[in-house]
Amino acid sequence: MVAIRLPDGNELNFDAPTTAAAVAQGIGAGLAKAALAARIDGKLMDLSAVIDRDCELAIVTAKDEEALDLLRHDAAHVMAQAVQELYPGTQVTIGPAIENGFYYDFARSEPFTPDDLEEIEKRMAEIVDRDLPITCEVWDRDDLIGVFNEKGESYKAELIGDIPADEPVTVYRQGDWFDMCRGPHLPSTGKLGKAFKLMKVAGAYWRGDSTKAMLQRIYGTAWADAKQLKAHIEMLEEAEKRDHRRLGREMDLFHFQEEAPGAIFWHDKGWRLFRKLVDYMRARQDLAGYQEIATPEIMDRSLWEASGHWETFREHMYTTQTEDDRLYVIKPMNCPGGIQVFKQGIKSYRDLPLKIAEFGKVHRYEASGALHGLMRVRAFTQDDAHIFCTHEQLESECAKVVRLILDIYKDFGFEDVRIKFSDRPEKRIGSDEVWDNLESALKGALEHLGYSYTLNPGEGAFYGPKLEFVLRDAIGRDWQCGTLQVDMNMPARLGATYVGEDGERHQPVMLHRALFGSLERFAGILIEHYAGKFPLWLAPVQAVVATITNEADGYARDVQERLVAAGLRADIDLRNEKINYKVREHSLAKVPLMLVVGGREAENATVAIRRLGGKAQEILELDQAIARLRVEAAAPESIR
RNA sequence: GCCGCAGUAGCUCAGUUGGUAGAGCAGCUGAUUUGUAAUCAGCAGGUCGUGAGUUCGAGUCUCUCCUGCGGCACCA
Repeated sequence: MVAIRLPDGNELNFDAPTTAAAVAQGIGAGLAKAALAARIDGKLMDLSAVIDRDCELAIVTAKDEEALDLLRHDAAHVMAQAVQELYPGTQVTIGPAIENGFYYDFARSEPFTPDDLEEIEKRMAEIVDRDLPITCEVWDRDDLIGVFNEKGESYKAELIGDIPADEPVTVYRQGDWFDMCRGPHLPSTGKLGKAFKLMKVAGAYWRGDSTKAMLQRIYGTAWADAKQLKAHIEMLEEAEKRDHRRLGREMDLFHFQEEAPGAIFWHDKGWRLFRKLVDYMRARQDLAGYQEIATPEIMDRSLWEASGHWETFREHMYTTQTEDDRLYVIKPMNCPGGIQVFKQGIKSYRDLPLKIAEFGKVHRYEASGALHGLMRVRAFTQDDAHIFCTHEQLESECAKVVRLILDIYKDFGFEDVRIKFSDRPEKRIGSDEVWDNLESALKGALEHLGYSYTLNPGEGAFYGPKLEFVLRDAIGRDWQCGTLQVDMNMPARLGATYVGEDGERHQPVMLHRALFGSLERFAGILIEHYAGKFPLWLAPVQAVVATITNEADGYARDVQERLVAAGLRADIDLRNEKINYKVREHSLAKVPLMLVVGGREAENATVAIRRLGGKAQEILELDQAIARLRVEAAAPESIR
């Protein structure tokens, strides 16, 4: 007797074990046709899975969110089958569903070309048309290893070894093609549909290990229907238009050139944005009780040996040798400098917590392949700070930083910030007790504030756990921005102490934190986030005064002067061009405000305001306009 | 760093089987004085990323290096 409860509360009873497929059939032919998988006691299973005990069952159809993952995983299998049909001798390795799609890693000596992708896509469609049933088989692991070895599938054979001994090894078969896979899968290849597209080929290391073989990864996107696929492709096209590298050129914000790979040439307009970000952060930090310092760009190698960075990151450091044979390090981080400031004079427990900030430009010789526009560079500016405090103050100081970061992101419209918590790594220093303390302080800060986070086990720094605050770019790539790290190491290595209540010297806990993280990266994210259409307070050029004929030139100059005097960043366009031309040009340049002046405005001391993206104009008296724009252009409330 | 792809005028791109570089926009000059997303005409602009090789001849073929792009690895 098997009792199956359905989501609507009904209970079905069976005398003998059954399958989800049979249950669906029993409920109705329509459901049986639409059924893709089953959720049995919360676990996603094949439709054909045998049900031999009481359970809760939900039939999964294309309408369910989770169906998409199944479908994408199937797409990966179908692609692998297509590839092996077309290119015999190609080995399959792993191929999971991922956000928006799937990939599969192949081992093949010939590279896949864009033409190959088209062929593979066609063959995938054929396999869908064949509507091959997808069936699951449980295998003996040694038998399966034998089969894979015989087929020359050494990667697959290697994978089997990693499956825990008590877990069954399952194989999914579609036609005469099969793959070792945990499943679940759709009932047949026909259910996949054709709303998929192969996107790109890329290299990927076997098992994500750079010492192992380089495989070829084919990425695809897959959706429930053609409409979703089209929407996704359109989203990517839109995202490309707001790529910060493209907007950086189009809006004359910055450039790169060969002589300085990974280093930015900021142009006037881009630098205005950068300066605005610094101004903003400085104001926030002033309000939050931080000091601000500046430390040397280059310091003797010995300091970096003492801090431990020399040993760990030597190959990523820029150095410079002087005539006197001293080797200096161009700073890759600010903490050793910050600690030198802390160490001046004797610090008392009464001085703690001491918050020392620095807008520090650092240089790191990053791997060439890592460079990416403003997001990953070799020279960047951190809005860095080091908070020296006692163990007792640790959690509340962490909480203050977390609150500050999220509050700051809100001023830029980022509400959906992901927080990652990285705990103790294998290779670490310090006792487990200290780690317990540090981790619980960090976690406690998050939990008391009610923020959710994801865990990155073992990803902490060797000296302490860390939080990372992750923002997304226009095409869904994640970039780490803010960070908060707890450090018991550096103060000890560099000899930072304070005198406690007991008159003894103690070692402070040191928090490393950056809120924007890298100003360059944050600027890049903002460019994409706003698609170049910055809010008024951030816009490099806030307004352009444009004339209709040169009869209004004199008045236009007055208007611009008044705007500038009111603190607005205003340009003027006196060129002998039609107003249509000027409107178009400044609109494309994404200037938020155009103040159009012609004979009428000059005569009446008014301006015609046109807002970016708007059609209508608004005629205002000049005084009134300036008063209003001044208010509109004000920085966020938080720093007023 | 690794795998793959790319580099032609400031930008976007064209350039047939190797025969000695072209367009649009931008720029400059002139005309036009214009009312909310491109006024017209003319001019100028490139040792085709770098270095080598093959060839009678290379933007086109081969190799080196540089830079970029897409991933992977890395990210104190």
